[in-house]
Amino acid sequence: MSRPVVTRFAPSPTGYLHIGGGRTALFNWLYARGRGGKFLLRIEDTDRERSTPEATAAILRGLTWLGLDWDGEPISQFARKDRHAEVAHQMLARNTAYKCFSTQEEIAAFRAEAEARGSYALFQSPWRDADPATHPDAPYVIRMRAPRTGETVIDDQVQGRVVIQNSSLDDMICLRSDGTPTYMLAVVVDDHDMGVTHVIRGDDHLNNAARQQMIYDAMGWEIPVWAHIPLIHGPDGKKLSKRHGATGVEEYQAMGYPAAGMRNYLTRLGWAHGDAEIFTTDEAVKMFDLSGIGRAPARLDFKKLENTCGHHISMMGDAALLHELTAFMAAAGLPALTEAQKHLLGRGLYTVKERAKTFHELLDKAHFMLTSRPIVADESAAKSLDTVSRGILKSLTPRLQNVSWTKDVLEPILNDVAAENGMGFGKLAAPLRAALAGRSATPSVFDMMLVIGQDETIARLNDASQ
RNA sequence: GGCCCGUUCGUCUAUCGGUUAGGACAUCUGGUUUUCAACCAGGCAAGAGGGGUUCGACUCCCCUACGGGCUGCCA
Repeated sequence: MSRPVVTRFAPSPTGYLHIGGGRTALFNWLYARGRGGKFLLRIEDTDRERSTPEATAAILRGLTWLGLDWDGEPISQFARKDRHAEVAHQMLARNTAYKCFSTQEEIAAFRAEAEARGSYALFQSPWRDADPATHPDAPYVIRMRAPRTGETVIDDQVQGRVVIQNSSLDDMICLRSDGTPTYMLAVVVDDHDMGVTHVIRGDDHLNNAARQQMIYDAMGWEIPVWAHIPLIHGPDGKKLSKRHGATGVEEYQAMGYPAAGMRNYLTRLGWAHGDAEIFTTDEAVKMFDLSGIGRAPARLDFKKLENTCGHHISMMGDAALLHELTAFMAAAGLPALTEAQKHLLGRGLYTVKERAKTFHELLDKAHFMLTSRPIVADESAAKSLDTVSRGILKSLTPRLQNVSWTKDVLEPILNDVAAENGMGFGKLAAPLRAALAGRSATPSVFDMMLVIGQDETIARLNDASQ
């Protein structure tokens, strides 16, 4: 293998980027990046009815969010239709393809008849060996002159050696009667012209590979390395569909999963490298290989996704975390953070990032930094603000005046107050949480006090003790 | 219908003829704790079924079952 590695992702722009497509793209990206190769993008927009520019934009957004950068400009398959037709005619000239004048009606009738007999037969064009002199002046398609005997062997890096009997394959149409290429022809021509060395795609294309390989052979082109990966299934083991909930990559962004965690999870879904579970993208790029890909479809497991994302959120640097959090809020349609909120978050992220699995959770746990006075205690927190505890808070505030605002100083003060009131620190912490955050579950009370500062702490305690 | 692919704990997986079948998530128990999360210790839990091959099969072969894919002038 002396050729530099070139992989590609070739989505149809008929909707958003599917989570399964995102993983396919990720595998291609990892493989190329790990080998100093190129990762190309091709938009398969030859179906003019269903392709839209909005879908293309959505797919690009999804890839960008996942952090999968591609080399060069995305290629439009539709724009290359003349080249596809050219190749079809070259096949004609090489006699590896022929003109077929059978109409769609004739073919449909043939199939209907076979079905009526309860059998199934491949359509065999009567024009395969017809004398050109007998060709009518009518529309025709260009069909591949496929071998009818022997076998085609797909040497697949994931599926192994797959043998397809040529007798089970018909003479596929390469160029339609309107002169446009079929998918089968277009992929091969594009992959060849783009210099694609490794085709890593869903195993729904495994059978297609045999047909495509015939085209490579017909043109005398070098066959790429095949790697057909299993599709992702829903938690119930069925093919992933809308009823499973989120299927679009962008939905995952809106659900608050960090891209790095998403990459990690998706990489591990159907691929393994020993016991490696939590790893950075750089590590994934170094470890990733085709031999680690499993052959069975993997199910999406949101619990594990969350766990993985939790690790990544706590691993992230504050600046990167704040940056991605901001992008997430915009994507999720949440109001943007004010400068003051950003400032406070920047100081206090350390108090929440180890306890959040998603950005939604992070925001929720960061409530004490994002809210402002007067703090409204929720139902659970309000219970700990009875008359007794209010009195204690009231007695506490003067002792917080004129002291150094460090944990070393604050800790003995709070411990003293707890002891003076004959309670453990835990008992005192409850009303403090209620006063400082309005919640009963919060980060450490010391951390909260340090993050919001002396004045704000005293103000909140005063508010609560009223 | 035909052809192709797949099947290890609930889930993701390791194992590439010889292991007490390992790890992670989830779950359960105990510990720690300033609530939550985290963390620590421990537990439960797997080779779809049936035939072969072999001294020995999760691993190789065949059959069955189940799941998936392809079988378009869709991609």
